[in-house]
Amino acid sequence: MPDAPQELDCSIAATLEIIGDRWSLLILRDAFRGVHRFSAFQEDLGIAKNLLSDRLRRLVEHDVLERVRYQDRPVRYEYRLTAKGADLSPALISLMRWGDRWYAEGGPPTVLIHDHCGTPLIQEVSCPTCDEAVSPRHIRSRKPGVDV
Amino acid sequence: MPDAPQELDCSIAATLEIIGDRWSLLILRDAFRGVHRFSAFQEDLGIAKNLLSDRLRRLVEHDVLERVRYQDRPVRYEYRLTAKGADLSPALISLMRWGDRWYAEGGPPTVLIHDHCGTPLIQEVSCPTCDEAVSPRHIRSRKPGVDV
DNA sequence: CGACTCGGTTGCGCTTTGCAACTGAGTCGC
DNA sequence: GCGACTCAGTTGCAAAGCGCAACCGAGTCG
Repeated sequence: MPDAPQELDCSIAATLEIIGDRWSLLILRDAFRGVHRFSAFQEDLGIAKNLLSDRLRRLVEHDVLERVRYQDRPVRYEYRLTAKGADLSPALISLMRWGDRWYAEGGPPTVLIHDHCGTPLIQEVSCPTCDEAVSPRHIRSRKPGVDV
Repeated sequence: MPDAPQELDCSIAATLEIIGDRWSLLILRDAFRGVHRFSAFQEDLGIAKNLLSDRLRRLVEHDVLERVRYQDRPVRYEYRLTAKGADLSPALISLMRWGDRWYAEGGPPTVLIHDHCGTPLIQEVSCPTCDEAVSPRHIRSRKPGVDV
């Protein structure tokens, strides 16, 4: 895997250069769930320790996780989401929703709810002008500066 | 890579078993952009032909793409998104948005617009009860059947 | 008939992954 | 103060996956 996103004209490719391997997104999913320590990631995911070590280092280098000292004697560190890492939550939600829709039998394994009212949440693409949800068939893409 | 999503209590893991390798999401991104033929994928992505062949076969097996005959003499096939594949668009949009936010200098390389009015679109998590967008800090998750 | 196109497959070396064993700093029980 | 234990890793090695290049097969074009 390359070390950093190159000059790419595609943000999807740039993103995948950082979290587009078999483990990184699962590590981040665990971090969202409240898993923070090396041994906890390792036990929960069943990932090899050397790979976990490598992936955590990568994610810290790219400022997606931060390594935080949580104990002094002995010195021990844990891994917590940065703002940049937390900003991946829509991506994880999207992937979860797709799995829910196409693979979960008998309802999704996990439901996201609004902490204020307990309502199950929905994720959608919406148009601020028309003030409505937009289905994929009505989405076009455009390169800025290029008229279509 | 395993062949099919196992019985997992996590839809993210289930999803990643299908599209969680280095190339699949890039292939699908291209498919959304209108790339459909083997040689076009190969040229656009720079992927090795044997891997492209393997990934396309996998995606067809999992009903994310379908193999469509587009010519009879000689018989040739192309690859098009199924409904299931098209339903990955929110995930690709989320990943794109993250790359835009954290890696694009001078604005995102690509903007999504509403085909009716040309307005740039936004993706958000919203609460149908409160009728408002919900920020990640106000999202809780819950396992169905488990009271929290 | 030979060159070309498209959609692959095959073979081979190199990198990445996965497993297991080991390390090192420090704590706990006795 | 000695052995067992915890946590966070590192190291070594075999196996799997990846990337490149060469080749194949069906059909078209000149």
